[in-house]
Amino acid sequence: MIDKNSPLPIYYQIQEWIRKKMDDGEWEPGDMLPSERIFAEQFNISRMTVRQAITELVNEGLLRREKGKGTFVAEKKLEQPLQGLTSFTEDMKARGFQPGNKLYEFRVTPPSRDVADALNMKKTDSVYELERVRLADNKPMALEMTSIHAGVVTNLSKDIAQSSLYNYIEQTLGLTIGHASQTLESALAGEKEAELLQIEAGDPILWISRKTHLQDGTPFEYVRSAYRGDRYKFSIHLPRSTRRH
Amino acid sequence: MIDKNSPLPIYYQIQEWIRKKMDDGEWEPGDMLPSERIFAEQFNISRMTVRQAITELVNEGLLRREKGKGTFVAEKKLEQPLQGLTSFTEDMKARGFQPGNKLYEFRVTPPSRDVADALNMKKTDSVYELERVRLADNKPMALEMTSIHAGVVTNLSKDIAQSSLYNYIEQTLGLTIGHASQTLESALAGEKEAELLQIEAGDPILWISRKTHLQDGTPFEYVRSAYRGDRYKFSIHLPRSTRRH
DNA sequence: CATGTTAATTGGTATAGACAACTATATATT
DNA sequence: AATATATAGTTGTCTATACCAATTAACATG
Repeated sequence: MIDKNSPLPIYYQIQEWIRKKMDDGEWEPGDMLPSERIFAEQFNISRMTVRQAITELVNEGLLRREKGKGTFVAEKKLEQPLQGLTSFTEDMKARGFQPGNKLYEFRVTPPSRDVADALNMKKTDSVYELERVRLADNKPMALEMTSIHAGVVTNLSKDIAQSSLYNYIEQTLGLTIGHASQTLESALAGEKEAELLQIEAGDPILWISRKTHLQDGTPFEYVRSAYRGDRYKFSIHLPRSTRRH
Repeated sequence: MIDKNSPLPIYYQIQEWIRKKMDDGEWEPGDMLPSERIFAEQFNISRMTVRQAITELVNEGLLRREKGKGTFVAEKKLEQPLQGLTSFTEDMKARGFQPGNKLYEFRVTPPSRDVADALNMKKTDSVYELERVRLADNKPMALEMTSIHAGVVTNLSKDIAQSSLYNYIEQTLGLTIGHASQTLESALAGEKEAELLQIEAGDPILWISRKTHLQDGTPFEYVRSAYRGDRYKFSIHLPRSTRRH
């Protein structure tokens, strides 16, 4: 069950084991887990290692600890957890839609004022830009404009940019992706959006922009998306606050 | 500096000490912290305790670890961090607005279908309901409808509901607040919203609903807000993903 | 000068144990 | 019957130590 000689850390193996119990429905929300000591004894590992595994799951909101009582399976989160970065494809699958993609523009160009600002670059630098319509069950869901810092993400091809950008950055370029920040706002569709999304000008649009950084803080991607207001809800889960007031 | 006999845990004292260094600007983004071993030696505590302190700050996104290199102060987050629960008041202050509040309805009533669903209650139970216009610099920013489970949050007064609900729940009732989930969507203002927000029907509105739970998962609060699309942007920070794909 | 090697330093993982603080239950005591 | 009191079980905090893996800089070698 647990392989001490595996290259995978023991605490990670424990995490997966616990996750599986929950995914399989063997452990249900409200159930109490075996105590940490029993865990440690059963797997013949240290209690601190058990704690490390459990602590991460608590931070993700999957488990809940109560001093003096025990550790419990948390109530199920509603809709999409959507903490952490999720791609449009994953997002749509989680919502039960068939994701699709219609690229109508791919170019290398100097950045516009907004993009240069967001990606912290000079006007003489270059960005890769993609424009596409995102589909859900073959009907337009969003219009998406992506700008990628060409000085950071080098030798990018159209195919890779479309399908596996993050993989390329981490696996091929050996960079590590860090945090992202998103802003959402409500607006009305203009002529361009209306046409591409097959709605009427004046219909509601949810604008989502995302800026993604490397681990060292360098911004490398800026995405502006216009989602159809009648088809899309954005969900977010806020874990209990650990901050002081 | 660190008091081993304090009722506050040592790891917490270390956290505060580090936070202060950053707040004071003594440590700036990109700076490297003393190594964990040096920390431990300096404060005469165990390295594992230092790690506990640092790990939480890393999870909050304030620090960044790199194996073999060190631990660094993370780049500053942009705009509102807004992870964790933030009140309208705090939100507006952070944006440089003067927050205001015009309550025009406070009642105890059986829940509507939607509210009963959201708060997981019977139609014969009771909820406290508040309706108010939220102001920023004395101009309407949002319309807010709050429903509070009267069986969980007992003996609520109009004043408390308006000003310090969360404090009341935790301090007076002795309950612990847990996670919340929010959804955002774009829509057009109807007659009612238009009038109260001093905009035109058909103008863009950002609908935000929040459901807040106790630590044991019981939902106790359901809030639906209509924000003026021309005045409000919602920002969110996504820490690096710890999830598998 | 370029290249490979070594050593030192860093965070990552794991151990075995200790005591504190909190909770629930059983057991006396009044 | 109600109320203390012990006690066993839980998570929370902390120690001291060990070895692993990644990075960096100094050094030796070609």
